[in-house]
Formats: sequence, C-alpha cells, structure tokens
Amino acid sequence: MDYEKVESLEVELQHVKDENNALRLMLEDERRKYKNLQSYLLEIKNNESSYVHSLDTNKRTRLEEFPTAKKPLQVYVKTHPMDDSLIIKDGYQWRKYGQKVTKDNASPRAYFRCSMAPNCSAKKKVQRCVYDRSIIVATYDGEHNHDDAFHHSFLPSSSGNNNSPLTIIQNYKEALNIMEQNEHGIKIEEYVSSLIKDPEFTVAIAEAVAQSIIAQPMQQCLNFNLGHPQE
DNA sequence: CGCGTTTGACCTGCGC
DNA sequence: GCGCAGGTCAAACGCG
Repeated sequence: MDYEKVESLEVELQHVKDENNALRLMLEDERRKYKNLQSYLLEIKNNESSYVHSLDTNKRTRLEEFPTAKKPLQVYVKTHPMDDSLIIKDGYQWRKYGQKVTKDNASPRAYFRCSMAPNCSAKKKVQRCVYDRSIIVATYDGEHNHDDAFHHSFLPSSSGNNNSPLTIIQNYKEALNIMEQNEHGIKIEEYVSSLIKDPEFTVAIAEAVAQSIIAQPMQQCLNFNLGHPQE
C-alpha cells in the first residue's frame, strides 16, 4: 500500500472518529432530554388532579390579576414537533396581548385574552413545555361570561369535542402515553449506542471508506468520460 | 380601514 | 430598599 493511500485512509479514519464522537454527544443529549422528561412525568404524577399547577413557572401569584381562589386549569396539548406556533384551537377566540421569555424556559410565553365578549375576563397563558417542545402548556385563568362559551370549549366542562387535530393531555396518564412514545426512541438510541460501542462497526465503516477511496479514481475517470464536472 | 400581532417599556409583587 | 422577573400596556406595524 503506498504512502498516499495510507495517508488518505488515516484522514478518513479520523473523520469517522469525529463522526463517532458527534454521535456520542448526540446520544448524551438525548439521554439528558429523556431524564428531563422522566422528572417532568414525576412532577405531573405528584400533582395529578384536574387542576395541575406543576408546570406554571410563575411562582409569584399576582392576586390583583386573577383574584379568584380557583386554581388555573392547565392543559397540555401535543403538537407536531416542527410546529412552532402557540395557537391552540380550543374553540374560543383569543386576542394576544403580550409575549414574554421567562427565565427557566427558552420558549416564549404568550398571553391571550378572550375576544368573544368585550367584558370577558377569561385569559390564558401558552408556552411550550421546557422538557418536550412538542407539548404546549396552556394555563386558563378566569371564566368566560358569555353564553356561547358552552358551545365552543373542548375543556372538561363541556361535552367532548374531538374535532381538533391536536392531542389534548389533561392528566398524567396521557402524559405517560407520550413517555411510552419516547420509550421507542430510547430503544433506537440503545441500538445506535450499541453500534457505536461495537469495535467491529467502526472497523466496518473504515473498510467501507477505504473501498470508496479506492473506487473513487475509477468514478472520477467515469465522470470525466461522461463530461461531468469533477469536484 | 379595522382588527390582530409584535415588541419594547412600564408596572408590580416577591425575595433577599 | 433594591433588584429581579412575570404580567400588562400601548404604539407601531402588517394583513385582509
């Protein structure tokens, strides 16, 4: 084997090692996310009730804003991970009046008022879950004081409206289902992890790279003959 | 032109 | 009393 070939193989091997390290980092990140999700689930379990307050990062209670003694209803909405909007089709018409980035969640929190009636005191805060960005946490405050509220809500106070394309999560059991979905992710993760740990896997990649390097001059020759531009 | 959204400034309560 | 952080206001802007 000539010197140039060995050198290029060493470069490619280094590249494979770099990719390997990158994959390890990704796995560590995924494991961290999974642990976060587990603690999140535990939090939900600890607070399991129709009124869940665990995710409300607002530790201070502004009594003048929401004077009712009733705890705000929190609803978790499973959305598509690629969907960045904070819009929840809950049947009401909401007017956004503010947005704020909170300290412990990089996702901005949006503030909405009900716009179906001029004197309606209903408000909601919408923010992506810090543990799983595909979940939107909507915190409802105040009550709708207009009749048509009864016909629009998907919330437990009304009859079930399942027309929404979104998945509504109102208790820990449904959150558990999401966890189970992530369990599949962990199985994939374990599979990838085992591949990385396997020395034969790394050797096989190195061999494949070496073969591609050997085959490359032939491909370049073919490209040249066909008139394709060379890289 | 009206309505909804955006966004920076401001207000207010809480913790130290 | 002060600083921090969440919540609200309101002017500017965009869109139908």
